[in-house]
Amino acid sequence: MRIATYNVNGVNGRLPVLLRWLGETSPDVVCLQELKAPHEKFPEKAIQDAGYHAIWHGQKSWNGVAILSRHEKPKEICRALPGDPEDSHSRYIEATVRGIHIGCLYLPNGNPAPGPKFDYKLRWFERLTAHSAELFAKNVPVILAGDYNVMPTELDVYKPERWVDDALFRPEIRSAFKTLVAQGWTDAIRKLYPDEVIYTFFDYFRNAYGRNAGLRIDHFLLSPHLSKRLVAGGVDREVRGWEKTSDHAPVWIELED
DNA sequence: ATGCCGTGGAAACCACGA
Repeated sequence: MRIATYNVNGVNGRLPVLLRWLGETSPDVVCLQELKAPHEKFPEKAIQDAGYHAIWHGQKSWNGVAILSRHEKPKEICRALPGDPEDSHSRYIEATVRGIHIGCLYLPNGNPAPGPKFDYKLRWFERLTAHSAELFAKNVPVILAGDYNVMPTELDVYKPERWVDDALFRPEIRSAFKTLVAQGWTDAIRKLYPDEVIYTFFDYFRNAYGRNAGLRIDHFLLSPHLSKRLVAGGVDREVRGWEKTSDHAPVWIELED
């Protein structure tokens, strides 16, 4: 079973790229972030024609998350992270597919830091950590996939010294990620490639992709018995080189059936 | 060191992203 996560940076502007990638790689389940479309403008028909059922939580202009599945319609559990009814951003959707709980998340960017946006990021992270603890305690198969907007270690940044004060790499955020993982989750890509430089994001400018000046910020966290089923994973790096592409590349993992 | 690029929405610029 192949599960992918992809920050599309505008699901409609990116539709040709998304459909081509779906056609070429045929993931079973896909978590999408940054739809940048309200609910009614999600390209449901095109995605259905590509062979996928979908649930999504859109929002005008920004954010927006979706879960696609080839086999069955994802059974929605919730479409917001618990803990703040005032939070209006569409950044989380959770469903089960074939008995696996899949949380699709788009963690706030948090820049500029310090400031209110960074505070929001820290609070959002705390809510995620509280929710993940509840999921973990249920002892069910769980995947928390998406754009975490965190480089976990120096290995995950092309020039760490330039990012120390950035909201994606500040000590508080790396520490929050570490605390989350320490509940018992497995960072799937890091488990498969403990020492390799792997990036999932490349800025549009300064030829970041050509220079391999990237960041690893899109992650899969796996619950213990899914971690045992992990057999492969990687980044579809070449997609980042396509025309009219997102600044993120799709990331995928393969679980033994 | 830096939105130099890109998107969406409203308005012919702005907010936002990482």
